[in-house]
Amino acid sequence: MLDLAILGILHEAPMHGYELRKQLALKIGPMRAAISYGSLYPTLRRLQSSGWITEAGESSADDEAVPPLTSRRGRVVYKITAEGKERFQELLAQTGPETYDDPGFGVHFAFFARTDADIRLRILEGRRRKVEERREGLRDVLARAAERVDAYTLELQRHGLDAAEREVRWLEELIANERSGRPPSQRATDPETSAVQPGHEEEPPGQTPRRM
Amino acid sequence: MLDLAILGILHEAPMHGYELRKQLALKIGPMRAAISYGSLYPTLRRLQSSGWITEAGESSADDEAVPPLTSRRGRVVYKITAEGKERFQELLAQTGPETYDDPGFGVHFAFFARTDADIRLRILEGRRRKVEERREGLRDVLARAAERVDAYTLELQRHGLDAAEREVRWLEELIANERSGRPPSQRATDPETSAVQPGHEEEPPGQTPRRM
DNA sequence: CTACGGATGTATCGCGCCGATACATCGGCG
DNA sequence: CGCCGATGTATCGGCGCGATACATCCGTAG
Repeated sequence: MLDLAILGILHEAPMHGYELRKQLALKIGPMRAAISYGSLYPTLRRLQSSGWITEAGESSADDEAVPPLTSRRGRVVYKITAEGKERFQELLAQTGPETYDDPGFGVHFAFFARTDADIRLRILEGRRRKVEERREGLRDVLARAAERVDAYTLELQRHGLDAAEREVRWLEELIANERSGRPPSQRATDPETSAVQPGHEEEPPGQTPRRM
Repeated sequence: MLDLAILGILHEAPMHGYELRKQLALKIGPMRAAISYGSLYPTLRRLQSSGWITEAGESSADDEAVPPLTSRRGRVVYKITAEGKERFQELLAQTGPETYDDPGFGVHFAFFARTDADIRLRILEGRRRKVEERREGLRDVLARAAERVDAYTLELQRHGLDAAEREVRWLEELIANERSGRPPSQRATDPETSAVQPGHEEEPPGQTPRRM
């Protein structure tokens, strides 16, 4: 999972660890908290020993011969290899585990711009299936347990159900967009510029206008 | 984190591992996927060796003397100890780490019925602070990066922001309810389900009815 | 002018939790 | 009668986290 994210970032530009982490936070930040160095550096080493990435020494060739007084540790710039790019495509196509709170989905989605259309669709539908299952589970629990559990637990389940329903709707929208072969949303952050391509058939119910 | 959840469930009734896991899924399911046995059993052992729980042998006293042919492994029923109850209260009061995707919050919330009012408030406000920080971060990114990243990444960030805004509003509501000293939600998703009797200790009735 | 703190930068250690896997029993249904 | 799914306990490898350590650079407050 981290492998995919790192290869994806390095696919855009060579980078050293610290910068890599910041880019990672921007890319997958919406789904996962920033990854820790305790994962990053070991993973980088693993990727390197697998041959997916290499060190692209950043030395400006003037003081590298001096392993100086305090064991100087210059920044280490990594770049992706050809095998790494293959590996990246391979990882892109793999669906994560069957659990609901799979952070892998967010990472996959973040790299959709570099993913084939059919794979995009497969990932989105897989995710939808999972969230739907979860939604159904929560509905059952809520319907059956309304009398047996305390009000706080109930409220938590209600909130979870709401989030699940909302995500399913979001996914439906994205899937519909994918099927009609156009990039995701000319949607606007400011409400008045929302020119969302009128004159398209189907989608009578949808069109959740992204407002609060 | 699992410690808290397990102690909380066992606080209600003695139970064996398999059943425990199912109850756990009902309780904290809305926030986390079902926990795995690879966590559950080692944790149970740890809790036991710490003295928070004990084995309450389930044998109906008729065939326990026969360690029979195939090394029979009867179900092991655990129950919470007095020290375990103290530990539970101690864990309840602790705020989790400062990261956004802290699953600890959900677990804490699930046991709010057994949590002191001031602690409830502290947990809710802590959570709100975290989600607000995340929300601000995403707003900045979205405002600044609208031109620089691809449409998919943008969409992901938008969805994350939406979820964060929604959770903040949810938390505001809960906090307001807490402050006015009444249990969460006499809310009616369906009008007829309003007879939710929490039936728990304390909580003097202020009962100024309020809808969400 | 200096020292102080904050950003940049690399790295390790312990451990919580996950997913896969193994193995055993029991009840029901074809 | 035999198969299968639910019940039930358990281990193993490994990923990722949080804490921690340490070193450099730079702006600025004293």
